[in-house]
Parts: sequence; structure tokens; C-alpha cells
Amino acid sequence: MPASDAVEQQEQPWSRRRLRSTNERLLLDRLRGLGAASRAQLARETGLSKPTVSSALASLAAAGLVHEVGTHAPERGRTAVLYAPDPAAGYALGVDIGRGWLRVALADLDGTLVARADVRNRARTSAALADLVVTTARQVMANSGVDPAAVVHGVIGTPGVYDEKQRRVRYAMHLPGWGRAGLVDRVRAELGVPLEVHNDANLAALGEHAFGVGAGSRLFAYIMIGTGLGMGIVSEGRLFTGAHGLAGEIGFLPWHGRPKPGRLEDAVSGVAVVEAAREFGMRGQLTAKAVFDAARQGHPDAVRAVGLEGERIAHTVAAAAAVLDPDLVVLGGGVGHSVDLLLRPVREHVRALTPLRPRIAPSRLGEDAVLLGAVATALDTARDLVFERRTAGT
Amino acid sequence: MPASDAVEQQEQPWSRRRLRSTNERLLLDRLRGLGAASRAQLARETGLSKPTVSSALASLAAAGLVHEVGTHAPERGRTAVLYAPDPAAGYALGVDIGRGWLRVALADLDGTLVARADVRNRARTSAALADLVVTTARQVMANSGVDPAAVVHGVIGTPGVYDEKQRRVRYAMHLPGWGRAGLVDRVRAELGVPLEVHNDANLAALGEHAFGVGAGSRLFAYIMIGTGLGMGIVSEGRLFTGAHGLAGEIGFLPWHGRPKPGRLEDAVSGVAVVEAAREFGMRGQLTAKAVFDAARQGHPDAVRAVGLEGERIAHTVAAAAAVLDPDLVVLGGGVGHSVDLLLRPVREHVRALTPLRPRIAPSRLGEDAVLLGAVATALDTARDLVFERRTAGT
DNA sequence: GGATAAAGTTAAGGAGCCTTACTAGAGGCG
DNA sequence: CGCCTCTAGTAAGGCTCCTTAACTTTATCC
Repeated sequence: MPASDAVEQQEQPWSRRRLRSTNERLLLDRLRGLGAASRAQLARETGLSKPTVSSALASLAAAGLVHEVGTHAPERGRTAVLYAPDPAAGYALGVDIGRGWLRVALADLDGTLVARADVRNRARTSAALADLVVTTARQVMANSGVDPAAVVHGVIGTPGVYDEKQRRVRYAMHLPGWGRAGLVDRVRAELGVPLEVHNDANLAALGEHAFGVGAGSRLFAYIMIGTGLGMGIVSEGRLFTGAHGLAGEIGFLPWHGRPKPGRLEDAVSGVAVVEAAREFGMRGQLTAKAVFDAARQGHPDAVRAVGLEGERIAHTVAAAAAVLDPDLVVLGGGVGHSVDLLLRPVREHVRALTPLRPRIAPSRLGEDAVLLGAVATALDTARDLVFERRTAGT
Repeated sequence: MPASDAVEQQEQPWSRRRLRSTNERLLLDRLRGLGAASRAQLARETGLSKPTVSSALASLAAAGLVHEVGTHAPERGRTAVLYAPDPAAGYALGVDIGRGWLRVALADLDGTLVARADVRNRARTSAALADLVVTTARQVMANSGVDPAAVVHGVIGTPGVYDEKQRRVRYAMHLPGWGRAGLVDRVRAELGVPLEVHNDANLAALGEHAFGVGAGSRLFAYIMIGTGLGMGIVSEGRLFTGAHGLAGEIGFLPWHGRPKPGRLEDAVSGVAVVEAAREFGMRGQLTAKAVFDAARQGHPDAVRAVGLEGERIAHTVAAAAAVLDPDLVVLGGGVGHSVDLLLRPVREHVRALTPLRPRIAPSRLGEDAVLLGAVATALDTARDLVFERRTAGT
């Protein structure tokens, strides 16, 4: 993990080589924030001297991480040569393995998507699913025209938690066979790309932080309500995982309400909406979407069911707020389409349940949150890797 | 805060001066971990060369942060000179302002307490309380024989949350008048020691992490049950504060149980135990302690009241576990004396409420948790400060 | 066209680290 | 007893990389 790497590196002594490398990294990061800048500007902003900036930038350019990108004429004086990070110095792969859809995207180091594919996930066996992931990813890489060797890192989002020791995904109840050991290793081997696996709710949270409504938040929680119930927590821009990677598994929250005590997951997920609607008197082939649509039309039983769902979500939000004190709670997942109906009742019930007032907002990325979160996470690592390898490569 | 300082410093460029300083810091920290070590040993452990270690250690010794402390004869070869951090290079002050007691302790940089005072807090006005803190702290410093100028930092623990902008403590309902603006500034001015103010449950958690049962935990929650209800969360050795410093304010958790829905704080705190016992039929002048004592004697109404309390605490633990995924939950505060009665029912109820299995343990520090947490926190900053000032001083 | 201002380069100097080679001291062994 | 070995610590020299200061280049303004 990048985080632990950083900690280890801090424990290492600071020889001159590290000093140079750190300064190059500082310049590269600053350049990413600024987009493009001249050497003089970088010298002013970083506090480094102009000669140092010149030489460090030259070595970054020699490694292909940075290139001239134009000029800028100041009010008066010599025109400046602008430098910017080279987005093509590496690529990152993001994969969202959902129950209904498999999504794959490839992004350059700037975070711009260069290729993407969304295919229905009809796989019924673990082997079929692994194959589908491999072929789709290969197709995306081929479509992009990017050299596969330039794809330096990938992140897969999936329900459940990846167990490094057993080399398998656990608790992924809604994906048949996906829990088998060694599957991820197989995908990694066939693609030839280093892969990490993360929980989908966590990635969705990171996605909203990087590209969506969570930008700038100190601490926010992304609540993913759909087939299951999950929460991702992003604190100071980094994922809060808990001691065993199970933080935010709010499906396990105790639930003392109607219709019966039990686990919150059973009371909030999509199935529960259907159950509630049926209990209130609705008939026929029901899906969560159908109930929400009916409520939007004013069907009284559906409205009651949606109201109950809002109350339950509010309970979740209130519990998370009391423990975590977020400044923002994002509602996403399968209910994303129905946030228009839920937002007001959730806000009202939260107000009644707790004096804490986190901002409650709908997901901005919708269905893409997990995929974009995977891309963002892969990008983080890819940027590190590309920098680390700048000397080793050729 | 030290954390934000560290982040800012990482943004600064790495000139040689910083390099030297970082290496000196590395040596000092390693020395603290080892207790005492020779120059050759430090060179091996840090990866620095022997001459570098010698020169850095010499400059640390010149600054008074480190001194020779003995010799060590290896199996064969020249005897080594051992160096160790000088504990007297600075002192840290910890203060626990509780409803019943005011506790003050002074520790050297090794973390050894050199003086301490516990006095009853009978102050009924804010001015009286501020005076009591000042006089008690002065007395402790005098008793220790330490030069007041050597006390480089202090931390005060109190119920509620300190608001930096308004310069006052908020939500401290159980301390009359303590919420007035400027009180802390007054104490700081009269003592001449830089002071931070933190929530008592948070400090207790840090105390258990530094000196108690939380040592080595990746993520643990300290639940403080007494006059109020609070929780401190320590993640990777650092406090998890939330977006507004209100993380762990589990008094705000919604509570759907008997006797009536409402806030958890009202259902779990000491008062609630008395209320429950009275409802179950107990008579007379009751305190929480009296109820627990009666239960220990086998009084049936008291046993039922304690059982209910256990159930409520279990609810708290289960909620915290589902959101945070801690590997350890510590029970402390006023109920510390009664953990023998509560531990088993809490564990059993948690088992029934959630599949998550955090270790549940009683506080090891008991009444001293807040005070020791304040000392530990002040020590962290004091060590930084002493190091920063090593060149400026004299 | 000269003054001014900003970007960028060159040259000199210095801080700090490492390597190598040495001295210092302690014990083992013939 | 003298020599060898092993470890601690010091000294000298060299290397890397940063900074300062002066200088060149290129633009605008008057």
C-alpha cells in the first residue's frame, strides 16, 4: 500500500540521493497542481533556487515525466517556457465488478479517461467472470491504442473485502463464485498489470472525493444503498479502513425498528423496499425501482414504503454522524436514481434523531462512482510507480 | 497541532539544513525507542554512516538533548560509549479537569511523572476553577523542583470541545461556568506555559494507547461512561477527531429502546442506571455506585438494572464496531469500578447484536486515563518543541 | 535606443554525507 | 608477552547537490 510505503521511507535516513529525489517529487506534484508553470514560477512557489529547479526539471524531462508545453509572456520581460507533467508517462486501469454491469476504464496520469467499456455481467461462474474481466480490459487497452506496458497499475472494485492472505474476496454474497481463491491472481497474470482489489463502497467514496461532490471535504461518508448496504469513509483525503478493513460495514449495525429487530442491511437494502411496499398493500411483480416510480406518481402505499426507507437511511446517517462527525454524507448506489424522493425525508428524520448536522447530498457520479474511484486509486499508485521507475526505466 | 505542522513541513523544500535536522531527529527518535545505544549501533540501525552519526550526536549533545549514559562491553572489542536522550531537556504538564477531581501531573521527556497532585474540584464559578487550576499547577511545578521555563508544553483535558475561534469550551454541561470565553487564555497567561485543550474521552483514549491496554492496537475506541457518555478513537496511534472535532460523541446516537426512545447519553450514563433501578423497584438514596454495589451483593432489582445497562453499552459498542471496525474497545470512566459486573453481559449482548468481534477490555489506567492521556499528548508536542528549539536556545 | 524587468544560465562556494583508512581499546591464543 | 582479531570511534578526502551572486537573454516601456 502506498501509505505504508511512505511511512517506511520516512524511517530511512536522508542521504543526498533522497534529497534530490524528494525535490524532484515536490516539483512534479506542484506541477500537477498548477497544470503548467515556468521554472522561475516553480522556484518562487517551492522555495528552491532557480538553478536547482532547472536541473531537477531537466532530469524529470529526461525521464519523460515532464515536457515543455508552451510559453507564457509576462507583463514585461523575457517569455517563460512552461513545463507540465506528461500525461502519457503512464496509464491507470480501473475496474468495477458489479452484479449487473462490468465497467472498465483507462486513464492517463492527468486523470483523463482515454478508453472505457461497460458490458453486462452475465457471468454465472467464477471462471466466466474472470475471463470477462480479462477480455474487457484487454479490449479497452487495445481501443485506447496505449502500449500495454505503459499501464502501470490497476484497481478492481468489488463487493466484499479482499483477503490478502487467502488471496480471495470475502463477503461478496451477490457475485456467484467470485470468492474463490486465486481468481485475482489469475486476472493479474493474464493482464500483466499489477492489481489491487478494494471494496466498492470504499472506492465509490474515493471517487466522489476525487471527482465528485466530496472534493474538499475533511471527512465524509459515502453510503451505498442497493443490493447490499455499505459505507465508505474518506478522512483527510485518505480511506479510513478500520483495523481489519471492515470499517463502514454498516450492514452490521443493530436495528431496533419495525418490522422486526435484526441487521440494518436487511432493513435498508433494495429488497426491503419491496418487502415494505408489499406489506403496505402493493401487489404484482415489484422491484425497488418500480416502488420508487409508483411513489413518484403518488401511489400511497409506495409513498409509505419510501417514507419508511427514508427513515431507515436516516437512522444509518445518524449513527454514522454520531460516531464519525462527518461534514458531508453522500447517498449513492442503486438508490441514486431515487435520491430526489429520499433526500427530504432523510434530512427531516436526521434532524429529529440527532443534533448533528452533516450536509447530506446525493452522489454526483452516480453509477460511475465505483469505477472512477478505482481509477483515482490506481492513479495515485501509478503516479508513484512512474516516479519511482524514472531512473530504472531504460 | 503537530500533525498539520508536519504536513506543512513536508511541503517545504529539502535543503541541506533540513536534511541534517531530519537525521538528528531520526537519531533522537531511535534513541528514545532503544533507551540507550552506542554510535556504532545507531549507525547500523539507521543506515547512516558512523561519522555522520558521531557528528549529529555531538550536536544533539551540545544542545543538551542527549548525553553519555554509560558504557557497554561487546563480546570482544573496544567498549562502546552509550548515549541516551536527556529526560530533563524539557517537561510536559497534564491536567484533568473533572467534575469531582482536578488532577495535575508533570512528566519529564521520558514520560516519567516527576510530580503530581489530585485535589477535589469544589469550584462553583469559572473564576474559582481557573484559579484552582493555576494554583495547583504552580504547586506541582514547585514541588518537582523543575525550572518553570523548562515546562515547554501542557495539555488540559475537560468534558466538551474547545472552540479555537470563540476561545472557549463548548458542551461542558457538567462544569459550571467553565464554558466562558477566555478562561483558558487566562490560565495559559498566568502559568506561562503553552496550553492545548482537548476532550477528556479523547485524551483517555490516547492515555490507554500510550500507557495502557490500547498499546499496539491499530484502531481502538475508548468508551467513557460516567456522568456523561463519550468515546475517543485512536487510529494508527493518532486521534480520530472527525470534521469538527466531534467524532465519538456517541451521546448523540439515536436510541430506540426501553424505557423510551431518545438520545443514548440519557440511557447509558450514571443517572440512567439509578433511574432504571428505581423503576425496577429499588428505594432510598441511590447513586450509580450504590446500585452496582447492591448488584454485586445479589440484589435482584439492582442486577436487572445493571443488566439493562450492559445491554445499552453493548448497543453502543455494536454501533461503533459496525462503523469503525476497531480491534479493541475499552470500557472506562465512572463505570471503571464496575467493569467486573458489566464485562460479561456486554460481551454477550454484543455477540447477539453483530457478527463483528472486537476485543472488549476494561480500562487499565482507570481514573488516571485522562490525566495520563493529557501528559502523553503534551509529551508529543514537548518533544517536538524541545527539538525545534535546540539551536535557538542560548 | 536605452532603461527596466523578468527568465534563465553560469560559476563559485559551501553544507553535509559517504568511503576509505586510520587509531584506540579489549580479549583470545600461541 | 606479543600478535591477531574484532569492535568503537576519528580523520581526511571526495562527491553530490544546494545556494548565492553575477551574468546573459529577451521582452516591454518611454
